[in-house]
Amino acid sequence: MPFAGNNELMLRASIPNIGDVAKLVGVSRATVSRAFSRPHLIGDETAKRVRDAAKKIGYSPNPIARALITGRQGNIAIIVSDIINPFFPPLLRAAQIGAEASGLNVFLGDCHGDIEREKRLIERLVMQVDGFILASLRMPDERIQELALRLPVVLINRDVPGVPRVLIDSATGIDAAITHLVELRHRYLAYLCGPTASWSDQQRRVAIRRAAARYKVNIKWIPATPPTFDGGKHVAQVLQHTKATAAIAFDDFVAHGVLAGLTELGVDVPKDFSIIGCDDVLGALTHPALTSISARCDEAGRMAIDLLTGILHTRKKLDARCVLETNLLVRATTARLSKP
Amino acid sequence: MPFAGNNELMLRASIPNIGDVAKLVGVSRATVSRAFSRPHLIGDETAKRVRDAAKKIGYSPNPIARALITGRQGNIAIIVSDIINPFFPPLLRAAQIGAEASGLNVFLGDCHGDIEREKRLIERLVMQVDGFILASLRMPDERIQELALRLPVVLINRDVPGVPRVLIDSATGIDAAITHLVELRHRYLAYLCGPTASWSDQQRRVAIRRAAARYKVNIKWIPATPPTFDGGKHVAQVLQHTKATAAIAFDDFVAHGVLAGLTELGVDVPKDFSIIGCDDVLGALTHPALTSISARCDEAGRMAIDLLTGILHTRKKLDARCVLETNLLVRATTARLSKP
DNA sequence: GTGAAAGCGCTAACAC
DNA sequence: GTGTTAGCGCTTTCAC
Repeated sequence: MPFAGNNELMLRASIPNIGDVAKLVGVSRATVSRAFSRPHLIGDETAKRVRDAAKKIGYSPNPIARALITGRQGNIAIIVSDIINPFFPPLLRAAQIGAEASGLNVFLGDCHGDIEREKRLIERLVMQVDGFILASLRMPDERIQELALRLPVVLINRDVPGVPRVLIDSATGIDAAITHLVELRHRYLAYLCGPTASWSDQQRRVAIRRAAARYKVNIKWIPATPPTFDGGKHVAQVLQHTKATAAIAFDDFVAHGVLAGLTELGVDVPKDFSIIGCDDVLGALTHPALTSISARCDEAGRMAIDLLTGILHTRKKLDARCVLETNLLVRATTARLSKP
Repeated sequence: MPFAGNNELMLRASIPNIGDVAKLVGVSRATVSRAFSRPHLIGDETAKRVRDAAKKIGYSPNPIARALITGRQGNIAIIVSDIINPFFPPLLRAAQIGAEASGLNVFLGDCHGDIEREKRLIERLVMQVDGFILASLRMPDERIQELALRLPVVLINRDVPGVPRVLIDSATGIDAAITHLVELRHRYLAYLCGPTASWSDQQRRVAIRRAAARYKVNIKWIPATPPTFDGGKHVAQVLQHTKATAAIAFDDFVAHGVLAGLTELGVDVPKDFSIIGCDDVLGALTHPALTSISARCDEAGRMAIDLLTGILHTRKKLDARCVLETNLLVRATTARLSKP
């Protein structure tokens, strides 16, 4: 009976350890250890006997004790700025699949945009992990560089020199979006900006400015505050007093907000107004389906974990800067301008 | 210079340990230990000197070494069936906030609906955590009970006797939904079923059957396969050949699929057909805003972590069964039936 | 190829 | 109050 009392949980004490296996097989604890960590150092026959005995009594090496001596934890942490943002779950999934393949467990940290929380979570986890993936964090560059001195760090959507990073390049998608709108005869566009602290938003502004100059189209910059559905809805009214006939929104939520706001004001999307979102997090899951700039968030997660496991494996610093292109997914919220 | 070479990462060896602090302050290592784990056992003055010295050289107790001896890890794991489902991120956030308040770090496990993966993730984490939160997992009851014998487990949306669990009760929301539809004069309804293995879907069927009987309305059961946007879109055609004038969908994605499908077929929602979703994961973020049964996923996460920390703290088994009610959020996809 | 012994960094009895 | 001692479970020289 594994209970101390009917009310108590099973004792940890009943978990077999390396000594139990050693005794059972009649070898030393060192041999059992080697059977699990470096089996090639011992005889095949011995290895098999050890493994059999271990399975029989339900032994597996205690990762804590192992970590204490090796300094390797077999864990990594992924810290994300805001797990509610649908951008991150696919990234987390992809990263976790990669981590599992390398025998790593993953700690999760969600900061909901709070820099203090970012620092706190990292500090609490730093002793228990072999490395970090930091996705869209806002803490200062210096803090990140400091951390990267202590252990391997891979950044997502943050461009700190010297720290390996995977960046989602808005430019390619933005170019495609503006080309698309120009082909549909739009000449007056609006960009509904996100938070100025956002790396992604900065990238997009640059890309939009450049593309707009090339096509000689007019851009009106309108902040979507807050950068949410409601913020977007509010922007719809502002848009009415501009010459803009199409808008690119900071993200898909803002885009849907504008869509809803415009519809309420009697503007027909896409006949009278075209809307393009960013990140493509809602996919074709809504009606009308949103034309959006796809952000490959799962691929970002996959690349980040590959980078990190690579560093962990080679134990070499690395200054990779991986750029993922974005592309435009044309769906149902963009159309040729009807009135001239 | 903290580098072995320009290419190497900083050595772990440079991290100060309890002995360094002890030497600096001129006390024993036990005293330093007590200063951090049970400061009330030593003099205020000593405690302060230790803390100051620790801060000065950047010492903090190594959680690994601590865990090895105490058996407490300061970590928990949350395993979810499918992190892409927007139901889970708010739950994860709420749980993590609670965990942090109790000084616990959280491991994340995502299974994307694969039972083998559920087992594997749990097995890999079991030695490193003080407890588990299992959200919507599908592994057999016996496995869960076995695990619950080894360490504290809290379930979400899974009703295994003897294991503390928080259940989201569809019945209240379903009742409200059907009442709402009946008031809008609908008499022929459809339920677009989800996967039969889903606990939530089973609950909903029962609740719908009961509410339908009470109001003497007719229910047509139509499986949404797959239970996705596309599955829902496909169901739209099926619906046309039934007498149903309103549908409750397994989740918001299916609901939006039906909405899109119906719209394409020229059916006006909500004028000619009403649609209600489940889980309210898209919120009012779409247009038209979806009437949905709200699932309180964040509250489920909060309750689960409260339950778990409670057990961890008291070290007593507990057979709590917390039921969270759901409620109907009426938005823009339901309306009074126009034609008789 | 295998064993003996030392020790990773910490806490928990037990002395004083 | 504080120090001494003995491990937690494991890996890793260094012998043999």
